[in-house]
Amino acid sequence: MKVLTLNEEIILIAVCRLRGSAHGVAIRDKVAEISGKEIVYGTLYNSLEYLIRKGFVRSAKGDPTPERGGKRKTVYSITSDGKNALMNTRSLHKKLWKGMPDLTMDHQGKSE
Amino acid sequence: MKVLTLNEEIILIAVCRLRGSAHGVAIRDKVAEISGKEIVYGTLYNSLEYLIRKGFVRSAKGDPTPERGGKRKTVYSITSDGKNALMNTRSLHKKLWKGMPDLTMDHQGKSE
DNA sequence: CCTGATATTATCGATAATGTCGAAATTATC
DNA sequence: GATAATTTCGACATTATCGATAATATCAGG
Repeated sequence: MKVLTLNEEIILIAVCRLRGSAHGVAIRDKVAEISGKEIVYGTLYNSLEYLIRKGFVRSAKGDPTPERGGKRKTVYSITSDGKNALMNTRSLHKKLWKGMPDLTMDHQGKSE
Repeated sequence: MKVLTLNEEIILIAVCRLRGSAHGVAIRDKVAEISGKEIVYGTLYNSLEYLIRKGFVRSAKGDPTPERGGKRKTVYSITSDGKNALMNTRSLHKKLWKGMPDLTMDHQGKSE
């Protein structure tokens, strides 16, 4: 049962939320919005490549847009395997934290 | 604000839950219990090494135990930085999934 | 009590996979 | 041709994974 690394998860969620308009720039912005992480494009496209290789994401070429430098975009979308991996990851996470105490005011152990 | 990869998170939670008795074997078993992942020792000790290098975990040598082959164990414990990273990771995860639809019965998009 | 057999725990070294960056290439409009 | 938006490339760092080996303890037979 395949689960995702945190970064894969973030990117996949971003793609998922963008529905039909998930191209590089939009994904980068969405990632920043939902996670606070500012990633550079080299990183993003590499990660997308890994996700495609594993069958969690699909890509398709769009049409040029009528703006300055509006070259055709590559649009990414999540596959059903991707959705499954996302669900697996979420439930693993829930399981991990189930019954964990609040770590905030935990000053009895000699943890520094 | 530092967050953890999924594997770091799993191991750190295992260490955390084991309190004072987190040595290699116990951690390995706890990881299997809470995540279903069976990791080999090489993997585990390497990961612990990364966590130590980043200051999220501390190690200390224990005493030999009176059993066959009971050599002295290395006991690991989480630091306060580790706890913070764990909390950051948890809240990032919550934020990521906030408002996400249920992916289970999502068959309208042409996602394979 | 020695000494080799065996059990438990930890480490090493190699390699694969993932993450990261900055520069450069591509392709569109102005 | 200049410029803007988007994507790709190549190098390298970090993390993940495995299998074999080392280290250190007890046990059992002589």
